[in-house]
Amino acid sequence: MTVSRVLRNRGDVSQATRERVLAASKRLGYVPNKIAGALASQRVNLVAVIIPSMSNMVFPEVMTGISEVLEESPLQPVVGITHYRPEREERVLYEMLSWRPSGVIIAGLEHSDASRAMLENAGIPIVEIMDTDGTPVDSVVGISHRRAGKEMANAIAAAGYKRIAFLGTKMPLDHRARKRFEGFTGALAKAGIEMADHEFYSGGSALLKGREMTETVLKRTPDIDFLYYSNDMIAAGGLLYCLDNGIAVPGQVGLAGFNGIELLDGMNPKLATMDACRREIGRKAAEIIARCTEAGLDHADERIELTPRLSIGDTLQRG
Amino acid sequence: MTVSRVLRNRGDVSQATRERVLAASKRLGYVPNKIAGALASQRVNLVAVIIPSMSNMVFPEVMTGISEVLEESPLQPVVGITHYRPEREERVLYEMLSWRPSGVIIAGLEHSDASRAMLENAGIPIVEIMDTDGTPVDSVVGISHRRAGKEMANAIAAAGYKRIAFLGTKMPLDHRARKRFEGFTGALAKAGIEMADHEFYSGGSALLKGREMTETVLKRTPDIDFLYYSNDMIAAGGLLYCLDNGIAVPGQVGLAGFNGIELLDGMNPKLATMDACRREIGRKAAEIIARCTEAGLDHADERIELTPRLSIGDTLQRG
DNA sequence: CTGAAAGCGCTAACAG
DNA sequence: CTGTTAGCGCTTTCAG
Repeated sequence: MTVSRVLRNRGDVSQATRERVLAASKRLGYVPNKIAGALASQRVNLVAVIIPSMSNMVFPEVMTGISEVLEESPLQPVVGITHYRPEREERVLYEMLSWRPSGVIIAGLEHSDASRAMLENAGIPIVEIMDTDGTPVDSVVGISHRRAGKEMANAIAAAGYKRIAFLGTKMPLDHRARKRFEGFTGALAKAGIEMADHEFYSGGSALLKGREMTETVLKRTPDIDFLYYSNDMIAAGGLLYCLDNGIAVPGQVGLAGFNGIELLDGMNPKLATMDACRREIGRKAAEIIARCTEAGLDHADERIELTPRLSIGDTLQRG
Repeated sequence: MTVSRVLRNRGDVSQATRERVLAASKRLGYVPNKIAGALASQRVNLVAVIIPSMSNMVFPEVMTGISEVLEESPLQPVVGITHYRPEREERVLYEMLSWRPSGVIIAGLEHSDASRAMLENAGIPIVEIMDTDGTPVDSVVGISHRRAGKEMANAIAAAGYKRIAFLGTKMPLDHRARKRFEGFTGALAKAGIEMADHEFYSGGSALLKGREMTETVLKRTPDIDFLYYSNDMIAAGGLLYCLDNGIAVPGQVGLAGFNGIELLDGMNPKLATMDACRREIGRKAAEIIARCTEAGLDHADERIELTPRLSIGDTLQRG
């Protein structure tokens, strides 16, 4: 009826009626039922955002980017967490799709067959984010982690380091860390350098793990001259360990992390890292969905590869 | 029809039919439409979670707690971000309520009149979290920030510090930081100590801001012997500043933060802080909603006040 | 155990 | 400009 029209600012309604309706709806504390609305109109202003985790600093920033652009549109993000587990991704995706969202933003290019099938058949724009090394269902925005690993390796080799260790997460399910590792070792090999040591962890406080792993590696392989970490948080832990134990940085060992988290800005010396463009990725992904929704398109087929900036900081240069 | 019954495991269906339906639904990649389902059944397995921010380490952990318990139930969290702005809270709440969720978990006790009215009339369980200093709409789970400030002040005074400064966020909209500040100054006053200096910031990298504010305060009031920060991140920045500048901690100045973030575990010396029970708050809040939903109740009227634990660390004791 | 029928609260299209 | 009508795709109830 008319009420619906005024509440949605659609169609022609006289000023008088509009005011009467608005007043009544306010007085009664009326909140429209979007469920019914969505069912009738076949339109839902929700964007499904599916990410592995919320607790490691990287995805909250992606979310910030997404929110920033969606706030300018009628769309709303709804997030689901997979804990890096494909079976959870499948379930979360299924749940989300059953609400018929306007689009999906999902981390990574690796999905189970069932997930992939759902994405392909959803009939809405899909943006896979973070990673560009692979084949997307529809659109993709991210960086090449293989290239990121490679470039870091080249920078380290160019600085003259020779005895290099890798410290990171156990990677069976973190494909992006794995790709960085692969790119890294590959480039080192090309430079004629073999990795001198490596250490992996899972779970626990990253800062603390960084300390522990660093200690382990430096005790096991004392002639190490560079430590490359799979993320900034463990790198920061490693840096603190070195400082506490009188290990000269970067004189005796150099360090580098990955992500470019804000946390590092306040540290001294400043850690070398590579910016993962997290917020920008979120923004671009949201923009694709917003554009499709506005235009009524069910896919965009865009491919945006961002370039991570290497930040030398104070820890990637011979003292 | 029958299909609906098997997909929901309800009612009696013969094994044969069940299998036939399951096979067909899988083959066709059928994803049920929850919108229609929700409209028909008047039941929605969504829990609205409304928080101010996702980027400061505290709310992600609350979310972790919420997710942990909701994962064991049919309920799903849907989060909305307010950026500490009441008008955004209002809008987000309105949007969320229009999806008729099974419950609301919302940060803080301070809401606009309109928001409060919506919460009161929603007819679903509401849990206000983080803070217990005030009057909840329905249930509340959190800590008393006023008391947290007070207890920290007492611990500092008991340790013999006399020239105390407060460093924190600008607080017009962060009611919890404000309450801690009030409790803190109140208790100091009772101990006959007047605050020696204070400094506020807004925005930017917390770690970096912590450094800057610490420098400002120590230069302006050189005889300061204790720095109390409104959160751990700026406290960590302050600690790093002291270490870099040869200021003995806790010999020359003591430091304390607030939140008990995991980040501190890896630092050395270990910062004094007070655990805000973030994950536990999330868990308890989710449990209340889950319980109500299961029992079909539309409110719980529970009040859970957690006790923050003071962690002395290495920075709250005369050297 | 299975089918048929009546809505859920809205939107969209059409008449007045 | 405003009222009426027919669904949206399910769940629920009631008969077979």
